[in-house]
Amino acid sequence: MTTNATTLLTVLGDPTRQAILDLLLEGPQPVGELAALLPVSRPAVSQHLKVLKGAGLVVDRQEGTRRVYRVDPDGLAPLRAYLERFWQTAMDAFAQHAETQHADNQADKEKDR
Amino acid sequence: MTTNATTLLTVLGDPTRQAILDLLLEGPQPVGELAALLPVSRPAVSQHLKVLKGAGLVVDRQEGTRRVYRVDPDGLAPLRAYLERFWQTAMDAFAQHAETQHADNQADKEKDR
DNA sequence: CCGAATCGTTAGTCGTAACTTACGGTAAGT
DNA sequence: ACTTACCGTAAGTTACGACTAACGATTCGG
Repeated sequence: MTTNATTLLTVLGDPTRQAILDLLLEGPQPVGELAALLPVSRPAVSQHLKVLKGAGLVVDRQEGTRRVYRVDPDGLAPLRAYLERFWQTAMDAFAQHAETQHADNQADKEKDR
Repeated sequence: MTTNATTLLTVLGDPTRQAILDLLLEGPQPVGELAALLPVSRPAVSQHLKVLKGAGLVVDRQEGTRRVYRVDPDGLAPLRAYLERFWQTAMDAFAQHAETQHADNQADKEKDR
């Protein structure tokens, strides 16, 4: 599922989910392994993984009796695009502001004569 | 103040703060103006602006009796860097995984003979 | 100097979601 | 078939933060 940047940010807002993603960054891992490395119970990890999966940030594959999760790099694409666009327009606004400031200073200098 | 990506994500996790940033993207605005465009009260906006300011995402300047806020583009730098690095390592892991899969398939083919 | 306008802060309420416990379900081993 | 291992889900509790209301501070204008 492809998700927009707003919901992606809300999903990534939780520290536990951030920790889960950071752990999965070092390689695919089953649920129990993740829970053992985290200060929360295993069902909690399952619920977080469900949210992450719903946001398209992770994918899972059945492996015997275990469920192995891994990060989906493409899931971050909308957020990256949003941040780039945001940063771009913010920079433009700042440049325009600096220009206006500069023009004002010029005007002040003119007035000082 | 320069903030790490983790706290930046937690700060950006709130929808109201996202809306505030989106409004500030169209130009610097005072608190009252923002509150008028949002479905929350003015103090709520003030508190969110305090958080955003603490994270280095916005800066404010006193203008008479009003306080004008604007986005600080550099505040997003740590998050952008984090996402790039995250995406990079996730891609590498995926590539390595695909390679291993390929090797396994090769091995299977060898075994089939 | 007094009133109006704008804002930050505090105290307190309330809703939400993160968490735990308990349960059921599936797959593999003996 | 029984047991063990691993996991998802449902129900219930709790903690946290987002919000409002009330107050105090600051600045400008008349």
